Amino acid sequence: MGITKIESYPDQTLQLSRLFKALGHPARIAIMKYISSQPTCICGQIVAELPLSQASISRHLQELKEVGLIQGTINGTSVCYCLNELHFPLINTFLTQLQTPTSKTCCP
Amino acid sequence: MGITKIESYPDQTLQLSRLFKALGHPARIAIMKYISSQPTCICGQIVAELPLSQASISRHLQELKEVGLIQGTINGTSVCYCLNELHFPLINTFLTQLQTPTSKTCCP
DNA sequence: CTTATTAATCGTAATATTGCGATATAATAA
DNA sequence: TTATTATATCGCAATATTACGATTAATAAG
Repeated sequence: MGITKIESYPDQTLQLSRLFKALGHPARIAIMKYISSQPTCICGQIVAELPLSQASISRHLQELKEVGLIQGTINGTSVCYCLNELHFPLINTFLTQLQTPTSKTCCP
Repeated sequence: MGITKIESYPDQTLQLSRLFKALGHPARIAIMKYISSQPTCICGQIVAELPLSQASISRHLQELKEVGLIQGTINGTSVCYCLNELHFPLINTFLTQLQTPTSKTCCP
C-alpha cells in the first residue's frame, strides 16, 4: 500500500483501521455475509459461492482471520469458518461515538 | 490494488466495501475521530494534528469525501469539514446483521 | 501404501495505495 | 495589482494488494 507512517498513531486507531481494512473488499464483505447467514460454513461452500479461485478465497479468509473477524476449525479435510465477535465492541464504540455529534456549526 | 473482480458483486456489497475501505487507514480513522470531536473542523487544524504533509491530508480528506463519509464547506480561504451521516445506516445494518447469529455449530 | 479430497501456500504479473515536494487554484488582504 | 493564506492537484517513487495457476500439506478413503 505504499509508505504508511504506522508508528505515529494510537493503538486503538491502528486496530480500528486494520479491522475496517479487512472489511474493505467486496469479496470479504460477501464472505462475512455468507458465513453469518449459514448455520455451518465450510470453506468449499464459499469457494462455490463466490466468483474467485480457491487460492484467492483462501487468501481472503486468511486476512479476515488475521485481524480476528472470523475463526476456522479444522474438520477432517475441510475447514469450518464462523464469525469471531471479539472485536465487534471496538467497532460499535467507534461508530457510536461518530454518530454522537458534538455540534455542527460549519456544514449546513 | 491489483485485479479486482468488482463487477460480480451486488451493489450493496460494493458500497459497504467502499465505505470500509475508506476507513481502512489510520490517518483516515484519526481524521474521522478528530472531525467528530470538534465543533468546527478546519482542514488546517487536521494538518496540524496529524503527522502527515498537507498534500497527504488533502488526499485522505478527498477519499473520505468521495465515499460520502464527510462533507466540506468552503469558508473564505479555508474549508470546514464535518461528518456526513448519510451512509451510517447501511453500515449499522450490516454490523447488526452480523451480530445476529444464525447458529454456531462448528466453532466452539 | 496409494489415491482422492480439501485447503493453504508460493511465485508472479497486474494494478492500487501512500506520501511528499512542487505547483496550481482560489479567496482574501494590503 | 500584488502578496498572502489555505487547499487541491500533479507527478513520481516506494510499497501493498489482488488474483491465479501450480504446488504443497494434511486428512480420509480404498
